[in-house]
Amino acid sequence: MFDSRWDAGLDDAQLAAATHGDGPLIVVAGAGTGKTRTLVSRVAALIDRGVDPERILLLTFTRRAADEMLARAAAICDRRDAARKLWGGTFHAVAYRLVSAHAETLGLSPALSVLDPADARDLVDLLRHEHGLAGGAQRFPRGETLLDIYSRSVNTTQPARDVITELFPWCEPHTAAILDLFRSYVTRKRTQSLLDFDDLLLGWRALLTDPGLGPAMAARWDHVLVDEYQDVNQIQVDIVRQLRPEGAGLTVVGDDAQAVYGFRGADSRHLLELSADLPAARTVCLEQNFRSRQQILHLANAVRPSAGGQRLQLRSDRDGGSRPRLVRCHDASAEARLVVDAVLDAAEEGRALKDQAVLMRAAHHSDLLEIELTARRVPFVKFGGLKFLEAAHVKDFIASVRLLDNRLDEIAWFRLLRLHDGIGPAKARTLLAALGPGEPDTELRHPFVVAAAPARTRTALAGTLDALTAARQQPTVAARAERILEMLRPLLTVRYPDHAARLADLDRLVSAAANSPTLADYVANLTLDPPASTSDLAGPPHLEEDFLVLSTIHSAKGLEWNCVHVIHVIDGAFPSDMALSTGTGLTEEQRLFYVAATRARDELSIYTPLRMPHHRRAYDDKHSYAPASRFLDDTAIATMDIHEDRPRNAAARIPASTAVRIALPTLDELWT
DNA sequence: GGTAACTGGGTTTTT
DNA sequence: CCCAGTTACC
Repeated sequence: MFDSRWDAGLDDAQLAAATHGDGPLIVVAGAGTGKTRTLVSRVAALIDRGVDPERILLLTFTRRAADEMLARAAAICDRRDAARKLWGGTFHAVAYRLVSAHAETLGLSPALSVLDPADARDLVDLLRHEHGLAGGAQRFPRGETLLDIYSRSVNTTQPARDVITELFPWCEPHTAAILDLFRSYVTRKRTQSLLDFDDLLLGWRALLTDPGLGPAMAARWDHVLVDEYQDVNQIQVDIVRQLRPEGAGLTVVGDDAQAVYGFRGADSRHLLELSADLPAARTVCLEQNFRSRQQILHLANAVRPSAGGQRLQLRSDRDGGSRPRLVRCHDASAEARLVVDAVLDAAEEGRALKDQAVLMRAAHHSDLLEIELTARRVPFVKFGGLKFLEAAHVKDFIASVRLLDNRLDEIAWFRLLRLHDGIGPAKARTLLAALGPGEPDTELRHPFVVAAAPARTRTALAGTLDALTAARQQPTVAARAERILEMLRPLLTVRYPDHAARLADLDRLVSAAANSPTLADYVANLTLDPPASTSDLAGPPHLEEDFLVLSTIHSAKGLEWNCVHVIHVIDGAFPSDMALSTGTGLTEEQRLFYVAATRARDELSIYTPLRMPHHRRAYDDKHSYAPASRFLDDTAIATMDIHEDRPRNAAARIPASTAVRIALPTLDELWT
C-alpha cells in the first residue's frame, strides 16, 4: 500500500533528511515543519534499508514523544514488528536502563534507587542540618537553591564556585560550606546507591568514556537519532559524542529558536556549533510549515529571535482564516471571562473543547481561569504545574516501594518513619541509627527500632515493619505493591483528612504497577516520566470525554491545537520578572513566546491584562495603546487585530494613578 | 529535647 | 496556596 509508505507526502527537504545516508545529519526544523514525521520516516527508511532496528537508538525529550515516534514508525514501516525493537526513550530513561544494568561496574548496589528532585532536596536538607547550617545566625541558602547550584554546575561542567559567583552571588559568603555540603551529598548518594537525575546522565557518560566498556557500548548502535537537540546540556552532548565519535550514523534534529531549557543547563549553541565540530555533516533546513495558517506565521516570524541563530522563515500554504487577535482586557478576571466566552463560542460553532488550548508561562497563571471554568462547568485538564508525583501520598508510596529492594535508602526510610504519630525529623534520625540500614539483615534489628520509638506509636511501627518484611517475600509484582498499599492504608488514613481520594490514587498506581516486570523499575520510570497531568493515570475513560487543555508552554512543546489562547502576556508574568534583568533570560522568554504562538493551527489569541496585582506597570489611560508586554512590539502588533475589552461600567473604572484615597476608619471611638 | 500546631511570607519553566 | 520558621505543649 503506497499510502502507508514512509515516503508518502514528504516534501523535498523532508525526503532529503529521511533518505540521507550514514554520514552525520543535522536537521534544523522550524516549528510545525513536520519534524516528528521526518524523524519517524528516517527511522522507517533505515529499517527498510536493512538496518537492524535493535541497532537504532532514538533519544527524545519526553517519554510521550518517544512513545509516539515508536508507534508511528511501526505503523509506516514495511517490517512493522521490527520497528518495535528499536531503542527509544529520554536520555534519562535510557541512562537508567544502562546504569542499572551496569550498577556493579559503577560501584553501586544493583538495588539502586532514583531520587526525584524533591527527594534530592530532602537529602540536601538533611545534610544541611548535619552540617549545622540550618537556622544559624545568618541565613544559609535553602535546600532547593543549593540543588539548583549543584545541578547547574554538574550539567554545564562548570565549577560550583564559578556558578555561585556568576548566578548566585548572594550565596557567595557561604561558598566554602556549600562546597563541603556538596561533597557530602555526593558521597552519601554513593554509599546508599541513590542516583539523582543528574547522576543518571553522569553514570551513562562514565560508562561510555571507560576505555574498555565505552566503545563496546557505543558499538551497540549503528544509528543514533536525537530530537530537540537545542535543549541538550553539556553532559548530553558528551554522551552523544561518545556514542558517535566520528559523527557517522548520527542524526540530530532541533531548532535554536525553540530552546527553552536554559535554566536546566541546556544551551542552543550545542546545536549551532555541531556543524563546525562535524565538517562532514549535512544540514537540512525545514521551513515549510504544515500546521498553521500563514496569518499566524506572520506573527511567528516577527517574534522569532534570529540573532546568532539560524535565519529561518516559516511559510505555509494554508491561507485564509483570521489574523491573530491581541485581546487587551481590564484585568486577570476579565481575561478569564473572555477566554471562557471565546472557548464556549467556538464550542457552539462545533469546535470540540479538545481542539482548543490555553497556554501560560507559569502554572499558577491559570488560577483564576480555573475558577471561572469550574463555575461555568467547562471540563478541563491541566498539564504541567502541580505534579501527581509531588503529592505527599504518592511520594509515601514510592518511598516504601524503594525500601523493598534498597534498604540503604535513607531518604525513603526517613519518609516512612515520619508517617508515624509522634515521630518527627529528630526521632526518625535516632530510629534510623537503631536500624543500622547498612546491615544486610535489617529485619533482625526491627525490635530495637520499635523499642526506641515513642510508646504510643510502637504498635503501629511494628505493624509497618512486619508488613514491609511480608511485602518483600511476595512472589509477584502485584502482590508486593498490594502489600505496600495495605501497609500504608492505616497510616495515610489518620494523616490526611482527604484520605479517600488519596488512597484511590494509590489503588490506580498499584494496578498500573502490576503490568511491570519489576516494581523497582516501575517506580524508577514513574519518577523519570511522571504522568503529565493528574488525570493521566485515570486511563481510557477520559479519552472519550471532551475537555479543554490548560498547559504551561514548556509542557505544550511539540503539541498543536486548532485554537490557542495565550494568557498573561504582560511584563512580569510573561516575560517572567525573573528573566527581565538578563539579556539571555529575556531572549529565552521570547523563544518561549515563539513556541506558544506556533502551537496554533487556525486561530491564535494573545491576552494582555492591563492591570495586574503586583504588576503596577501598564494601567494608565494615557498609554492604553502601548504594548503591555515587550514581546508585543510594533512589528508583532502589525500582524494582529487588536480587541479592546472595555469594562461594561466605565464609571467603575478608576485609573490607579488618579484614584481618590479614602482613609479607613480608625474606630477610635471604640477604643476609648 | 522534640513534636505538633500556628503564622506569615513568597511564588518559573522540567528530565 | 505551600513552606519555613516560631511558639506552645508533651
